[in-house]
Amino acid sequence: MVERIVDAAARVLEDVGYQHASTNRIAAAAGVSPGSVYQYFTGKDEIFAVVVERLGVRFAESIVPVLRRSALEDPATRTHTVIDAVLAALEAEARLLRALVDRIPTLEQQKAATAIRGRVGEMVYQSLASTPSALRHDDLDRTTWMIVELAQHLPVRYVLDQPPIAREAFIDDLAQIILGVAYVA
Amino acid sequence: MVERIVDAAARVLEDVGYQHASTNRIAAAAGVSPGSVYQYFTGKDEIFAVVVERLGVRFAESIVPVLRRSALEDPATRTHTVIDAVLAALEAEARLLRALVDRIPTLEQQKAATAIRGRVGEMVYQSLASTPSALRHDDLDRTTWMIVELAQHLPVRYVLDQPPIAREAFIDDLAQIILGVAYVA
Amino acid sequence: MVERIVDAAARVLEDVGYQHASTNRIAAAAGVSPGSVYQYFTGKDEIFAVVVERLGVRFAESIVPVLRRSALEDPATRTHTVIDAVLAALEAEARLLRALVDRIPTLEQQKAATAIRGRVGEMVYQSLASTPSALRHDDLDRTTWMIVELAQHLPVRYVLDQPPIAREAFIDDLAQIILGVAYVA
Amino acid sequence: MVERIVDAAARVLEDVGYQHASTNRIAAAAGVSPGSVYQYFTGKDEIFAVVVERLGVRFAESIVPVLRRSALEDPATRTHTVIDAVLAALEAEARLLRALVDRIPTLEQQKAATAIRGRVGEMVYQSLASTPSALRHDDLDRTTWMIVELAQHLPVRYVLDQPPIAREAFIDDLAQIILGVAYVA
DNA sequence: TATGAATGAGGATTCATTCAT
DNA sequence: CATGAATGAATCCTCATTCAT
Repeated sequence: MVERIVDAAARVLEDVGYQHASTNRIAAAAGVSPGSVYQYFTGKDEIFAVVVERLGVRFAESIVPVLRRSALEDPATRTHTVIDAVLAALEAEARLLRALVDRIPTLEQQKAATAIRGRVGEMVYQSLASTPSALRHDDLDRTTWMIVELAQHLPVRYVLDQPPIAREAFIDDLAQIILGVAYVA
Repeated sequence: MVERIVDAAARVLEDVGYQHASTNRIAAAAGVSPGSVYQYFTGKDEIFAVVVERLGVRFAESIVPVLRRSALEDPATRTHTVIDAVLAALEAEARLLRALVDRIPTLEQQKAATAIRGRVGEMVYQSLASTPSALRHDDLDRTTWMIVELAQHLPVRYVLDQPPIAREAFIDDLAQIILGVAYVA
Repeated sequence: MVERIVDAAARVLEDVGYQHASTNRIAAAAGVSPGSVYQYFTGKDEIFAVVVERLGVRFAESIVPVLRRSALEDPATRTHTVIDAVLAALEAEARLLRALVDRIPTLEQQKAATAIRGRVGEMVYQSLASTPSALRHDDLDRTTWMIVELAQHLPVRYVLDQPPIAREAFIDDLAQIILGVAYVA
Repeated sequence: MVERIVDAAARVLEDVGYQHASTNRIAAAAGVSPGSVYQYFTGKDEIFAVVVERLGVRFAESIVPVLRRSALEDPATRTHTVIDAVLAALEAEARLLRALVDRIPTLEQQKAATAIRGRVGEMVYQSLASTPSALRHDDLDRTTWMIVELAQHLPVRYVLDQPPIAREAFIDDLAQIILGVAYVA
């Protein structure tokens, strides 16, 4: 049931945007009565918080295996691989992503978004810490922040704005940037 | 009059966020009757579109002179200078920026945002085209897009998230990235 | 407009009772849009508070002149006269009274009711204090409280319950009670 | 089971008032499922009708023995005794009484309240009929009605409003009134 | 019989918008 | 032009009641 409501909420969000995603509309889309929604959620915003959370989980479930599988590759190859996976994961959710990124609503959900960033950040941090030899400088937090922002925002904008740039070219550029941030030439 | 309303809208937006920025509240804040708002704007969204547009104009008015003044500096210095100016311009509007970026509402305003990006993009394009010698590759559109995204998103996030990174360190990193994207080492 | 809404509220209250007197129904009965109600009242309860208040005012406007006019009559005659007026005033508002007394809603309105009692109480107190000679005892507050309760509750119940007692007989009995409470035989 | 529900309803009524005493809340307070409530009651109002009825029964169970025990006392003593008992019975239920009297809801329950009055009325009637010698007048129904209203309303208001009148003084006054109504001096 | 998830009509309230003055 | 009272559709949410298990 929670499932049904969250799915419906995501669908409605994609279709009409946050402003017009009323609880009644969501309930209708879920084939559920408005009252039922409140048996599982304290209110409208909690629904969307869960929508965002699930998106984060799906995203992580796409990326983490790739990170694991590519653990032994050299940094350059690995960065390519990971960016490709990130891009693919985002492309798979382009519509929802658009509704969420372009029309983010309340602070609560911002926190959720931040939480995702945090999780990715940790992975990046671990990864960097594990091969410290050639790091460009020793301020790991700083490097991590830059990489997370780069590896998150640029792919998102690439997927949402669909600039006239070839996918491979974009990945190349971004990989080079990230490698440049992390490691000495 | 348009002035008064737009200013009031920006103020209300900063104070209560998009969700609670009702037309009536804006009219009250502007010391104007609700009816009058509709003499100058077709509706609520148009007001905010103008708010965003003005923000873009102010931003451009801050940056363009710097771009002009620094036209003869070498790329490295110039990039530093410009990033510093961008950061300063964003910091000056942090509150409004937060209200806008964190709670963006409708597609219309997205277009406005995109318009800003477009303007900055043109400037970057010009700038790159004027010193073609050492460009890393000849796909100017692609390079421009990357730089605009980098030069816009990272400073915005830096201002809004206030990560524990020194201002100078951040500028250094971003400048290096952008230079790396644009020019061969 | 306030007039229209309050009148409609009283009418609706009489017809369907507090439980079913919704703001929308009141607005409809007033020939007014639901939104307009909130331009003049902060919410549902405030409307009913005003309904009660007006009832109190009308009641006072009926009784006070009688009290004044009968100031020089002897206590027995005067008591008769006043009870008769009270009864008449209550009879004129029997329907609203029934809706209000039988279905009193929130504490706020209780306060309003108490306020009325207070006003009547003062008048009784003054009246008693002006002819102290034959008072049964000197605890004026106590006597006042008893009389107010007697002079208010019994007529209200008489009007609402319509017991098989002749009007004159009831007035006689109540007058005798009140006189007995106030004065020595 | 009926027991459990009615008790819970009374408790909830005391705690949150009629407006917020929802069936679900009552069911929860009774440790019973909402559905079960409808196996024993036709609906919400019936629950409260029974609550009121039980209150009436408890009240009668307090008063009747006193009436019986005092049957041979002289009228003056007896009236004192009974009023004292009435007051005590009301004081024991002050919280529920307040919830009920101050926020009486539907006509159905009014009838229940009236039923209590009726029962007390009969007892008064019997009592008066048994000592007809000195009755003030021979309209027993009329006398009964007056006494019941006096003996019920004034103690209720005394308990709920807690006026600054000593308990003994109040009993004295009320006894004198009632005796005056019933018997010739 | 007991359950409790599901219901859905209805409630109070908001607010973008209009229009007579 | 400016006003601001009036609008009414739409919103979020509640809760008495039902019914499949």
